[in-house]
Amino acid sequence: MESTSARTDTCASAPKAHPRPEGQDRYTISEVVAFSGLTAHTLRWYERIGLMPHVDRSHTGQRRFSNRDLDWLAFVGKLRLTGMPVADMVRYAEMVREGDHTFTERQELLEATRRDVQARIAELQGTLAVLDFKIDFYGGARTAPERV
Amino acid sequence: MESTSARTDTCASAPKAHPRPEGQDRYTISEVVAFSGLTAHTLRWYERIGLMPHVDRSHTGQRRFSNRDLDWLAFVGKLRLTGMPVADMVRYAEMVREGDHTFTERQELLEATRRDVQARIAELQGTLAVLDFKIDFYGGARTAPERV
DNA sequence: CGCTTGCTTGGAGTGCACTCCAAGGTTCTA
DNA sequence: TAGAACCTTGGAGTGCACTCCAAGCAAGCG
Repeated sequence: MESTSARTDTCASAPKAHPRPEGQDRYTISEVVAFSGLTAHTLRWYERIGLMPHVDRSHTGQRRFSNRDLDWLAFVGKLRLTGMPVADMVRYAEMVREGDHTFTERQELLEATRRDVQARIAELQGTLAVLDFKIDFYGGARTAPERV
Repeated sequence: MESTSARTDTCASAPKAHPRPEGQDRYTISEVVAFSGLTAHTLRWYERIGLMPHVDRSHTGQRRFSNRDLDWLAFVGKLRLTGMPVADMVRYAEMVREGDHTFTERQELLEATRRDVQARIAELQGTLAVLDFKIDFYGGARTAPERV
């Protein structure tokens, strides 16, 4: 994975629900599809654009994903949920590959993402207020004018 | 506008910050651009796809938006923030045009949207936990392995 | 061995939500 | 009344994040 040391399933992500396909460290793409919920297309595409570390291959060239890859994918899934653009995730992946001297920059990227997420939550909570107002209107009076 | 009776600026939306361009009920498209933050392209597109009521025109065919239109636009903006697809917003607009017999269906659409928003908020809060974990990692130890 | 199912690739296609364009008419200010 | 700034249209183009395709190897089973 990434930050989470050698031990795999950290609190960090760990959907746990989908138990990792048993066996150790040599998953086929279809096993990863089952585990991650992504399509094989998307997994190959992630690799093409540099969002995945170079995935190991069998002697005939088929992908064999490791537990590390699965951890990374779980983290990427979380980043995706934040709404971070794929280009930024690729940038993050590049920084990880570049090594420790990008620590600060990575931290800043995650902090900016954190701020974006909190702003988005606030925005959504604002919409909840409007939705509740409208829903009450429909549930209650049903007399105020409406038009479009 | 819509649910909010004849009086315009309800608690429902009212960005209030952007004071409505003074003058009453005959705004040009550029005034609406300034007020709504949408582009003129988008306003015309909204009309084309049926997301706007038929906007009034000057004797030469130029659009003249009313306060009602501005209210509707503010509400549509909130729906957009929820992440509701444009197609669903169009459906909602159609139902409003169809009249009171769509009250229940409209209410259901808004309730479903509300549930989606709450699920999305929960999802985002889940990502915050991961982000905090990572940010702490970068801020603190700086010793755990990281790779991609 | 033959068969089915799975995996490979580059490149093209999809759906969404805009976003822009060209060519021309309108409105405003001096 | 001239010129700048604004408005109109249908249709084409953009950017994002996938999504799919065809043609051809690879893997596993009886």
